[in-house]
Amino acid sequence: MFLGHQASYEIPFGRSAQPEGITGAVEYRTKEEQVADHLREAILSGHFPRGTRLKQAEVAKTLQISITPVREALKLLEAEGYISGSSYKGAVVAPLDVAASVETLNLRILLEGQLIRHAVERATTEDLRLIRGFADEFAEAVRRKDSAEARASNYRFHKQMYATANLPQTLHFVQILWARYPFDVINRVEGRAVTAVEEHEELLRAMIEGDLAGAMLALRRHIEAGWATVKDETEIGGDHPPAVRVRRTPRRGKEDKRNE
Amino acid sequence: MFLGHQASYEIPFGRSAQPEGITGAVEYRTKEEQVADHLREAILSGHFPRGTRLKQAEVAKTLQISITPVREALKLLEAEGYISGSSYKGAVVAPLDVAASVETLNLRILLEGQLIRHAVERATTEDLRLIRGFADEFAEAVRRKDSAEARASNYRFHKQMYATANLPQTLHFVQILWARYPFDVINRVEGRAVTAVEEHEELLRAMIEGDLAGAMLALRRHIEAGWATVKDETEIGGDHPPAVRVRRTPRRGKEDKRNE
DNA sequence: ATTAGAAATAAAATGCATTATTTGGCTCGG
DNA sequence: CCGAGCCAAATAATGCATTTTATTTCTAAT
Repeated sequence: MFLGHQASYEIPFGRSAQPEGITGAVEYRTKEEQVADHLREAILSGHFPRGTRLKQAEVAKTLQISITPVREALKLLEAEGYISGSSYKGAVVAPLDVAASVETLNLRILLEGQLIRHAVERATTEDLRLIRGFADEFAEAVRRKDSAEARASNYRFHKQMYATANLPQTLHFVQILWARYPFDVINRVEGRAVTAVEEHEELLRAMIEGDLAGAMLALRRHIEAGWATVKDETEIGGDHPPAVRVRRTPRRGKEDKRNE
Repeated sequence: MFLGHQASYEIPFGRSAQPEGITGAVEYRTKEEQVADHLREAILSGHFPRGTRLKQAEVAKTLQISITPVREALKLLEAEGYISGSSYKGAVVAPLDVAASVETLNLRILLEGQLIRHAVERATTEDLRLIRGFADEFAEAVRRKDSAEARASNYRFHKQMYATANLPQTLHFVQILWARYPFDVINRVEGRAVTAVEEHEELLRAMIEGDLAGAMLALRRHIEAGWATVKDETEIGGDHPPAVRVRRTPRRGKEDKRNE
C-alpha cells in the first residue's frame, strides 16, 4: 500500500545491466540520481501528497537500496524545494503555504518575464518549430483528456521556450519555483487545461511575430490565470494580501536554532 | 558568524567538547553544517582559490571527522553554487565564467531591486537602526583597513537590509547569486571599499527618507560599480555584450587547438 | 482521582568504518 | 607512434553504531 498504483513505481529502476545498444535509454549515473528522479516524479504526480513524511529507511527499503543514496537525494530535493526538513526530524513533502506561494508567483512573473524577453530576441525558426510541436502535443493531449501526457507536454513546451533564452541560472531558479508552485491544485481543475491551450497559442503567436510586449503580456496572463484558479480552489480571500494563512510549519530548513 | 578571517582556519572549529554552559556560542547542530560553514568561509575568503580541487578525504582529515558529513556538505555547497562537481570526479571551487557572471549580475539587480522595494516599504525605525549600525561597522573597518572585518560587516549590512523585506525565497536566491559572484576579484582592488562606504550611505539615506526610486537607483549604482571593477580587473572587453571569450583555462598555455 | 513533571523507551536521523565502482593515467605490445 | 589493458586514487554505496527527538509511562502533588 505504499508504492505501486502505477506500474512504473513497482520496478522503480531496474538492474544496472541494460542492453547498452539503446543509448537514449534512461540510464542513471548514480543511485542518488535514481532516487531523486523517482521521488520527484512521485511527488509531482501526487503519489506523495503534500505533508507526507518521507522516512529514509522506508524509501530505501522500497527501492531496495541502502539509505545513504536516499539521504543525499532528500538533501537535493530539499535544495530544490520539493521537500522541507530540519535536523533529526526528517523531511516532509512541502505543504502549501499561501504566503510563500504569493512570493513564488511574483518571482515567476519576474524571472519568466526575463526568459521570454531573451527568448523572443534570440529565437530561430528551428526553435519556434520545436516549440510549436510541443504546443500541438499539449493541445492534442488535452483534447484526449490524457492528463499525464498533457502535464509532460506542457512542461516540455515551457522548458523549450525558456531554453532558447540561454540564461541557465535564471532557468534553474524558475524550475525551483515550479517545484514550489501549487500545480497539483491547478491540475485538479477541469476546464483549466483548455484555457491553457489558448494561452499557449497566444504566447507562441506573439513570439513568432517578435512582439515582445505582447509575449510578456501573454505570459503574465497565463501565470495569473493559473493563480486565479488556485485562489478559487483554496478559498483564499479576494485580491487583498493574504492575511489569512496556513503556515503550519516553520519553513526554515537550515537554520532554526534550538533555543529561540 | 559567517565571514570570519584567516586565523580561524588553522583551528577550524574547536572540538565537540565545549563548556555547554554558554548556550549562545556557535554551537552547531550537525557536523554537516560545521563543514559547510567552514568551507563556505574558506572559499569566500579566498583560502581556497577558484579551481581548487576539494577532496573528501582531505577535508575530513583536516577537520578530524569522517567523510560522510563532508560528502553531504559538498553536495549542499554544490546546490548553493560554491562548487561544481561531477560524479566520481570530485568537486572544484567554481571557476570564473564571464557569461555566467553577466547573468548573475542582471539577476542580482532584478532580485535585490525587489528586496529593496519591499524593505523601503516595511522598514521600521528599529530596522533602520540595526542597518545603520552595520553600515558604521563597515565604514570603521574600512578605515582601519581590516579587510576581513569589512567583509563581514558588509555582508551583515546587506543581509539585515534585505531581511526586512520579508521575502525569504527571494533572499535565498540572492544568497546563491552572491556565492556565484566574483567578490574575490572585487575585494582585491584597493580603493573599492572606500567607494562602497559612500554607496552604502547613499542607499541608507534613501531608505530612511522612504525614497523608493532613490534607493533602487543607489542599489543599481552600487552593484554596477562593483561590476565595473570586475571588468577592469579581468580585462573583459568594453560595454558591448560579452558575447565572446575570456574563458581561459589555465591548463594549457598558448597552444591552439584545431577543433573543439 | 486527575494532571503536571520527569524518566524511560521507541523511532528515526546523523555519523563512522569499510567495501565496491568508477575514472584517468601509465605501461606494454603492436 | 598509437591503442588496449592494467593499476592507483578518488568517489559512491553498504551496514552498523551513535545521537537526537518524540512519545509513553510512572510518580507525586493538588
